[in-house]
Amino acid sequence: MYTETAMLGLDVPLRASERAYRQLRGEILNGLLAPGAALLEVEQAERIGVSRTPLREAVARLIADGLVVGRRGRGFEVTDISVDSISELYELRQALEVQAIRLAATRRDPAPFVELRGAFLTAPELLEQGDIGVHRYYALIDELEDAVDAAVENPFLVGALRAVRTHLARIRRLARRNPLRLRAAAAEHLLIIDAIIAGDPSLAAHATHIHLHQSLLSVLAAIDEDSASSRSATAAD
Amino acid sequence: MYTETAMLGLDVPLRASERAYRQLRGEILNGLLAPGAALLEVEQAERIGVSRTPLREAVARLIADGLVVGRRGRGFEVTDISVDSISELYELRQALEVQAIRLAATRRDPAPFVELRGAFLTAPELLEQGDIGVHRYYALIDELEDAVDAAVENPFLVGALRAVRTHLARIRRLARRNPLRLRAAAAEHLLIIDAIIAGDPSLAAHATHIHLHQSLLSVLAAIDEDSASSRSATAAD
DNA sequence: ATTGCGGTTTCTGTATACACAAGAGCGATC
DNA sequence: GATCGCTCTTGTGTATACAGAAACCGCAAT
Repeated sequence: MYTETAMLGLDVPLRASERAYRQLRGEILNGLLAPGAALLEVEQAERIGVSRTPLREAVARLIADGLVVGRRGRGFEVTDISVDSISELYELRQALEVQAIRLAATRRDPAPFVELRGAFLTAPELLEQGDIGVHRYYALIDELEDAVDAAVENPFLVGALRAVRTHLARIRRLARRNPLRLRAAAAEHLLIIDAIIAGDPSLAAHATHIHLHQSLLSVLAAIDEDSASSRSATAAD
Repeated sequence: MYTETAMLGLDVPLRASERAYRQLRGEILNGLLAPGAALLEVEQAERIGVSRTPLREAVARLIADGLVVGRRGRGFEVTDISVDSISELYELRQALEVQAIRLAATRRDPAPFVELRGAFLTAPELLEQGDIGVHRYYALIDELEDAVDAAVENPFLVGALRAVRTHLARIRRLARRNPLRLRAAAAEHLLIIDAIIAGDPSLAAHATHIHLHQSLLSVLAAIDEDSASSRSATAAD
């Protein structure tokens, strides 16, 4: 909505409030600002190098995103993530993604999905290639999400999905990835893509339902393991 | 999230930004600020009686709510409501309410719903009593929504629903109410309540699906009529 | 008549100053 | 020794001042 200049990394002088928002958001999502961390206006403002006014605006947006909550007397803090909240988020995610996929299967232009299908077919090989492959696999998922968003053509629904994905990004950090799960997830995605291409909303919806069910199980298991033994290889999408 | 003092209309000195937010939000929802209306900071600030800083915060929250959009160069304007956007909103609403009702039917404490059932049984009589009755009927719907929210126990889902209801409030203003539709809607609500009491998520979900389908049809028909003949009695929930 | 250019004005974006409220620390008193 | 109260610090809430940018108006030229 603000500057539409930000295409292609063109570093046009961004507004201070926008800079502050992006930086704080990024730091929260990648865990640099841990859940429960206090955000003092003056402190953060001078750290980022803006004055309090734009910083306040940034924090207001983060509150609207649900990444930050105001606490009673003093200041704000980063929202924390409980196991309960993960299940709750997935209940919302389930509703939104199933609806989105259903609509995408109804309205889609098949072309981008056919292309994605080809890419997802190579996923198993991709996942053999270590971190770089995994990274490219995640990029594929992003492309799939974008294609679905475009096919859905519903700003309200897409907006709600974006909000959910913001929180998902934080959750993924909690659970390290599990190669086995990623392989299975790729197969699930393929089924969803096929259903979209076939224009079968019902199949697409059910496949999505199952995919998210497995995804949640995997995340919860990963967190369980992580809190039991201090570190182990686990999973997300 | 801010002051939790605002119970029971206790007019504790509210923060200026909160006052501005509530006033602007109210004026947008009840149509006093029409879609497309321009919001100039200085103008609005002095009208409401706050300075630009808290007003800016209020506008930022309205943007997050989707009630206001920033326009390229100059200022902000109230979001407009197209017929397309109504259908889109209902696609989101469908997903959220069906999920919420499903969860409510699973988790509910039956007591409040049994009570609501009694109230909804009297709806047909209530709707005979003119405006005051209709008003009380709408209050019943609010109570139902609150009961569902409480039963769902999912902040993410409830938060998304609240956002949708905000937009619905504006849409209801577009279409005047139709007594016949209200009577039918009451029956649909009763079915949903029964399903929740019975603890039958699937029945509750399908009943909700149908209810929203009818509701959308009614709203769209009402708007059609309104734009054809300049005024006529029409419908919402 | 239409279009391009420039001055002017108005509005936003940001910084900063001030007031008030909440908390913490310290001291005095029981 | 513990508890209550006071003060002092710190941080938010709000107002305002200043700078930069974008739109509007008028004028002129084609």
